[in-house]
Amino acid sequence: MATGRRRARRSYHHGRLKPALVEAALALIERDGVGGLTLRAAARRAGVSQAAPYRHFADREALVAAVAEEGFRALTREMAAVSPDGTVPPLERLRQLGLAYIRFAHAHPGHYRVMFGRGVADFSRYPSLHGASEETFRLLVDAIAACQRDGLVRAGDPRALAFGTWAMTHGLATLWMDGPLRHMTEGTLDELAEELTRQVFSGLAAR
Amino acid sequence: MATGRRRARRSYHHGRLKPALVEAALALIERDGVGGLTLRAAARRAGVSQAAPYRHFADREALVAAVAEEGFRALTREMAAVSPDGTVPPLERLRQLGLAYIRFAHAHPGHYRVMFGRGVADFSRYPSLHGASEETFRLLVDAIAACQRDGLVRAGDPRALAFGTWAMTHGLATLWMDGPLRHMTEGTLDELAEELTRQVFSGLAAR
DNA sequence: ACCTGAACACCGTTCAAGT
DNA sequence: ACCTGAACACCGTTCAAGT
Repeated sequence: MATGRRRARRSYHHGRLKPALVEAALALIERDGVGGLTLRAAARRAGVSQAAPYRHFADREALVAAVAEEGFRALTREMAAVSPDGTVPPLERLRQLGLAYIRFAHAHPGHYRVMFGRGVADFSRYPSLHGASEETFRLLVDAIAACQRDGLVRAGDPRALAFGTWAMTHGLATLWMDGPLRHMTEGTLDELAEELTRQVFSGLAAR
Repeated sequence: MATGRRRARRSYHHGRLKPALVEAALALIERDGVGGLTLRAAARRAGVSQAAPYRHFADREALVAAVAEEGFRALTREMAAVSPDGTVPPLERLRQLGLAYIRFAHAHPGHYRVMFGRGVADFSRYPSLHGASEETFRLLVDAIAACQRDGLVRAGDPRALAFGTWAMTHGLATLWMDGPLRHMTEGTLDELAEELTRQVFSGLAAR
């Protein structure tokens, strides 16, 4: 929106086409869902020809990967904002991380779907996407390790414990967005999230 | 493959085009993944024109819904085969249901993705698909209720308890197929499944 | 070094016409 | 009642040509 940028916008060389295409892709997802994310539509929105994106992205998947990476960074940012000063007790902090995760999926369902859908066949082919998703996961692992240090969570590889927690959280998010929980209101979802939080911690066992 | 059917195959009227298109769609998913499931390719494989499917399916989504329904019926069949005679104790049976679920996802990743992907925007628009998915879920709810009757699982709405279990199982399946667990071998996955089984039952709590 | 225009092989979907 | 052929508006992707 800076005038310096506006001046360059309609020249032959865009100047910042790569980020502009990612922005356009995000806007398309927001408006039309994941199905609306096409290379041609993004190019149109950025005001360039259909062939221009190929100077910056090898193919459609590479643009999808860039959008997914941006999503992981945003999710990490929101999770990192949960009690950054360490005033919240570790177990309550773990619970709040889960809620932040579910709320991100709720607020940005299209973006979340791009992050976890089959849009990128293999994260390891996009190192910076892979790194961004690892960073998100590490936040969760660290929170569990903190609980272990306080004797609140049982012993064991915190990564293995984190997978279960992540799986349930991710499962809840996707069952809610695409599955049988589709029509659930946000209030009911919060209730269910509370129930699942209890379940993550105490399991199904009687007594 | 029956000769009676073969005779009719190349006549102007196919005769059983609807099921033939579903079969073709399944073969396409198996071979090319979910992206290969197109109406035109299914028509080609069934030996009819590109417009013919529209006599039997309103649009692409309707074919996807038929494929997804077939998937839920197959999954229900495999889960129902777990100790149908009631010789396995309820808690062990619940565990085996979870493993059967994960194994289905492992054996038919494309089909599983169609069942849980965004391919069908709203199950309630396809009553028989909705019914099939409810039937799968009911198997799990019943197994949990049986555990409750034996005092093995704590009190509470078995449907709410089942959601947590399902979410974790589904989350594990999708994280494995599309997410950070992508490159895990089946052996490691079985180990993780055991760990998660323990986690579903006992939670993260210390002691 | 970056972008355009035209082209090719695909889609989903519609509709008049054929059997 | 069911299927075909041709058409339209989209895709992803490539490539010679323009600036």
